[in-house]
Parts: sequence; C-alpha cells; structure tokens
Amino acid sequence: MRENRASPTLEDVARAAGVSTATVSRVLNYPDKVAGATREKVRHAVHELGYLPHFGARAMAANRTRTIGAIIPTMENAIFARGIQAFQEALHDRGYTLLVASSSYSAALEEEQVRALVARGADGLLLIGHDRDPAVTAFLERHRVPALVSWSFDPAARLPSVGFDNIAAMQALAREALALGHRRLALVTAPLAANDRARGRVEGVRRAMREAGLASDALEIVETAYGLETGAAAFRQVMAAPVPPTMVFCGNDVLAMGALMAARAAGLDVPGDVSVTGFDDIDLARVAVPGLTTVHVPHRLMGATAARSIIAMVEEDQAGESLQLETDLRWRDSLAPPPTTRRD
Amino acid sequence: MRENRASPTLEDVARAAGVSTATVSRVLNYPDKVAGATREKVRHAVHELGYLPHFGARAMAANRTRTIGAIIPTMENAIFARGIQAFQEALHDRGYTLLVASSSYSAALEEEQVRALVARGADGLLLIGHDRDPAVTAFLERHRVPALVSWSFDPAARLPSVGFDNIAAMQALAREALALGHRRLALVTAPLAANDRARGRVEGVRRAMREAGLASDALEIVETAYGLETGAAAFRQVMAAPVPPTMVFCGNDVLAMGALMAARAAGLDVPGDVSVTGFDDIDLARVAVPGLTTVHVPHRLMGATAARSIIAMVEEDQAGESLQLETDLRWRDSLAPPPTTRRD
DNA sequence: TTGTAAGCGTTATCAA
DNA sequence: TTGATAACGCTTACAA
Repeated sequence: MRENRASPTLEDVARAAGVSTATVSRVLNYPDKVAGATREKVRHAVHELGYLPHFGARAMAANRTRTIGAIIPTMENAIFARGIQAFQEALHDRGYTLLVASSSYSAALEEEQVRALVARGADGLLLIGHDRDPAVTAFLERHRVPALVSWSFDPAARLPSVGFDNIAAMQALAREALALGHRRLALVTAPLAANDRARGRVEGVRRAMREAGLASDALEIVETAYGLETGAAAFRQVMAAPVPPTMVFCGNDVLAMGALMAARAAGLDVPGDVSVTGFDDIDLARVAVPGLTTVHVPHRLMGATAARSIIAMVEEDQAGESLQLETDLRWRDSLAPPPTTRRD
Repeated sequence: MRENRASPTLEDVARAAGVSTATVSRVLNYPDKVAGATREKVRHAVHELGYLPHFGARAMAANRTRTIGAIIPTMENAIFARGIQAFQEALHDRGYTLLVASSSYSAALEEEQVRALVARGADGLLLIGHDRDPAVTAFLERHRVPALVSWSFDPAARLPSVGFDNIAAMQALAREALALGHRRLALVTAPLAANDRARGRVEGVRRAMREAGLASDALEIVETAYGLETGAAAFRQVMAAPVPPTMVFCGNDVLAMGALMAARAAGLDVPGDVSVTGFDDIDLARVAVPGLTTVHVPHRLMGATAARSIIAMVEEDQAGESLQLETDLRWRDSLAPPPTTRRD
C-alpha cells in the first residue's frame, strides 16, 4: 500500500538534487544563502518533481504561516466585499495569504471561527467591529495572535482599529436631512446587539436631532436582519405609522435598496413623498432609481491600510496603532426636502 | 525565552489529566474508545487549559484536514456569493471547513490558488467551469486531490460537474426574444477566452438564431471585463452602431445592470426603445428599474448538491458523478417586443 | 557553503 | 482500556 507516494517531499527533492534536505529548505526560504549552482540544481529538481511544500509541516516547524485570517459578518453581500478584496490584494503583495470566514452576524459563530483560524495557524486576525465577548480577546492573547478591528474606529477599545467614526458619519448625514426640514424621522437598522457600527449610526442620528433641539427619542427605530426583503418589510412597517415619517435613514445600502423597492411597490415617490438614505456606498447605490444618497466609506483604502497595520503587528510584534479614516456624503437623488403639503 | 509557552499542547493536556497523549488524542477523535471517567478527566483538562489542536500537526499526522477548497473568479460580486454560501453551509453540516480563494478570472492565478489550497491540505476542490490548462488537472491527479466543477455542466469533460447547461439556458431565453419579434440582436459578455460558461451563453443565442432562420454571425458581440461601468460602456458601444440593436443580451446580471444604467443615462427607454436581459438572477435583478428579465440559476441548490458530491468523492474515493440542474426564465420588465415604428 | 540532527504537535500501531 | 513510540515533512541551530 502507498507505494506510489502521492506528493514528493523535501527528501525526494534532496535526493534528486544530490543535496541535503537542509539545503533544499534553504533554497526555498533563503535563496541567497545557497551557492548559485546548488540553487539551480535544487530548483530544477523541485520543478521536475512538481514539489509542493507541505503547509502543515512547515507551520509546525516554523511556527508561522504567513497567513492572516479575517472574519466578516457575511460574504453574501457587497458591504464587505470591496474592502476585503483590497485587504487581500495588499496582503498578497506582501507575501501573505488571506483566509476568510463568515460569522453570519452571530457572536457564537464568530468565536468558533476565531478558534478555527487560530488552529489553522493564522499569524494575525482581522475582525469587524469592537463588540465581542472579552473571552475572545483573552483567547487571542493567550495564543499570542494579534488582532485588528476594522469597519469601526475607537481608540479607547481593547483592540487597535482601522476604520471610521460611525457616529460622526451618520450625524453628518442626519444634519443635512434636518437642514432640509425633515422632522419626522425613522431609522431601519441591522440588529443593534453586538454591533457597535449599527449602534453608532443610530447614535449619530440622535445627536443630530439633539443639536437641532429635537427629542431624540422621537426617532422611530426598526431593527431587522440584513437583506433586501427585510429592508422592504421594515420600511413598510415604518410607513404604516399613523403619522408616517418623511425621512427614513437606513443603516446600510442594502436595507435602503429594500426600502426603495417597497416604496416603489407602494406607489410612494422617493424623494417626493419620503426621503431614504443608505450607508456604505456600494455599487448598488448608483444603480438605484432614484440614485441613493448615502455615506461613502473608503473601503479599498481601509482594506489596504488594515493590511499594512496587521502585518506590522505580526512581523514587528508591534502593539498596533489605531487609524481613523474619513467618510463623506454622496449626494444623489433619494434625499430631498419633505413634502410641503400638509395633508392632515 | 519562550518560557511561557503560548499554546498548550496535547502533552500539556495529558500531563494535566494524568494520562498519555494517546489517550487525549483518542478522547478528541474517538471518544467512545475511552472509558467514561477518563474521558471526563481529559475533557476537563482540555477545557481548563483552553487547549486547541494544532491544525498543521494534525494534518501531518492524519494526512487529512476535513477542508475543502473553492476557487471562484471573484468575491467582489453577487454571482458566486449565494451558491458558495450554500456550499459552505452544507460542508459545515458535515463537519468540513471551506477555504475560499479567488482567481480574478485569471487562469494563471487560478493555478496558483490550486497549488496554495492543495499545499494547505485541502481534501478536495471546487472549481468554476471546465476551461483550464490540463496541467492543473494533472497536478490534482498527481496529488490525489479530487476536484469538482460547478456553474457549468458537461458530462464529457475531464472533471465531474454539478451545474447547468449554459447553452440551453441562454437558447431558451433567446427563443423568447426572437418570438417577440427581435431581429437585430447584440450581446455583451465577459471575455470568452477560458470561460466556457460565457461561450456557452453566446452559443445559446446563436443556436436560437439559426433555429429562426437567421444568420448567427449577424449577432453583434462585445466582450468586456466584469463590472457595472464596463457593462455600461459595452452597452453604449453596441448602441452606437449605425443600425442599433433592439435587443441586448447580457452574459450576466451585473453587466445587464450596467446596460440599464447606461440606457437611462442616454435617455433610452427599456424595454420601449431596446430590450435588455441578464443571466443569473441575483438580487439586483429584482431591484432594477425596470425589473430585469433574466435566467434564474438555482444557486443554493447547486451549492448544496456540489457539497454532497465533493464529500462523496473525498470520503468514498468515488469517481464523482455529474449532475445537471435546471434553470428557468424569470420574466420581469426589461424584455418586450421591439419598437414597431420604422425610423429609417 | 553545506550537512547533521533535533525538534514541532499530532495520529496510529502495537503491546501491555 | 491505556501507554510507548514511530512516523508525518519541514525548519534551524550547530558543526563541519
């Protein structure tokens, strides 16, 4: 059995090249520590045999994998796709491989994924948002795996972060809406528990309301799972109020697209009858009819910056420095002054 | 240095529990081969120490990882997201972990990713489409890693596949367009090289044209990279012809959304002035204005079926059986009869 | 510049 | 039911 070894090993290569395994390993890892002729001989043998280093063996011997893990709430939508893509491109440029796992917005699943990625030898981890069981951070510390938070910025948090200020970003948007004259406000958001980004965005609207002298608890809030249909349903719910809002903030662009869908289906004109805004500025926002006014997040920059940061943490055993990025408003067509006609 | 060992090992657990490492390993892998009391002692120690098996060591000793790799052209869009999500859920249910890599629609990168995943110990691989360098298949054979193709079905291909017939699916759509009276047809597609799905869809339109007695080389084709903007540009190009088409097929929904965007920007009514169709039926297709008529692909079913199939290949050393899934037309608003007015 | 050999943390075979 | 112990494939002192 097993006469036909499936994959050649270092030893096979060494034998073929007539050198020791140490030399082959050196050629693979520190080419210039080996004489030119030897190097070529070895490379030839490697190629000839179709040799592939065994990752597990390497991880065990070297105790590092040049692998970074990332755990995002979901792969199924565009919100994280662009940033993660940039993250992975930047990692790749530095010779690192990205392993992506998704938590389905579940704290328990996130914890499981953290363990899975650490077990797989991730040298460092990228996590989304600051909200999580301290046990997770403790686990990471115990295993000496550096972690960086993104999509959220909080210099006071336990883990370093590369992200933006969700409160300020939403507050800026809400200020504009208030300046246009909106007074009856509603907000559709992802579930707030264990989601500091979502809570930050709510807080942003509230602060803008207080600034404008409004009672911030007058804000009608509907929490719902991520999705087009759920966004549509939440919008319907919010508009079913005896005195419906003239302005519906959505915690992200996908929920906002759902709201736009529901509005059209209900024969409501956006922004004539009601204004709708999103958050993220994903591709969809431009395709929407009407164009979706939203908060632009510099996803690609964020991903690239996060990559640089986590690599520094891994390689230089650095504490990890927090970095704040700026967001800005993208005016399109879905936000306008409220209807002037008093119907009641 | 390194006095404080970072992660506890099997040996630490064994010592804490007062048993041998073999027993700890048994508790972890074959719990019922160990006496109840011993088992509990060990489990307690595992928990106490926060022990986590070292993946690399395990891979090396057991020569399997319960990991499946998947290489998709891109993570940045929705086309693969849903299917892959279903794939991973099904794998998870069976105790497997999914590793996703993306090839950016590049054959060379795909090859690199295949090697990376095999090096990481993937027990099996999911690939998209049948087009690839035979060297890749040879490599997989040499390393004894079973692979399954999805998003395309071809019982004659070298690798087994779980997917649908791209030709027939597009042909069915094109038949409808022809039945509505369209005669000047154009098609916007992803680059055809190394993409059997895209080529199949073109062929589908051509066959329908021939069936209808049309010269199939009258089909105007524009190849372009994946994206909203590129789809828009390709649409503009196609419509700039001296005699513009009344019908623009798009090879996927994202290109179609780009076309819709461009049409709106150009003041063209869809489907009044020109009909547009997509392929895939991603979420966007429903949000589009007008609603996008497209080919529905059973992504979730495909992912789940592929998972079952690849696991069978891995566990039972099975050859892998090919399975064809059905697609169907989703009528929405972007396809209608051509304008009746003769302008020329 | 190259080779020898000792780990790295598991699993699995064989004995007890 | 449990324990020794030999792999597994690689990296890296240390020696030559």
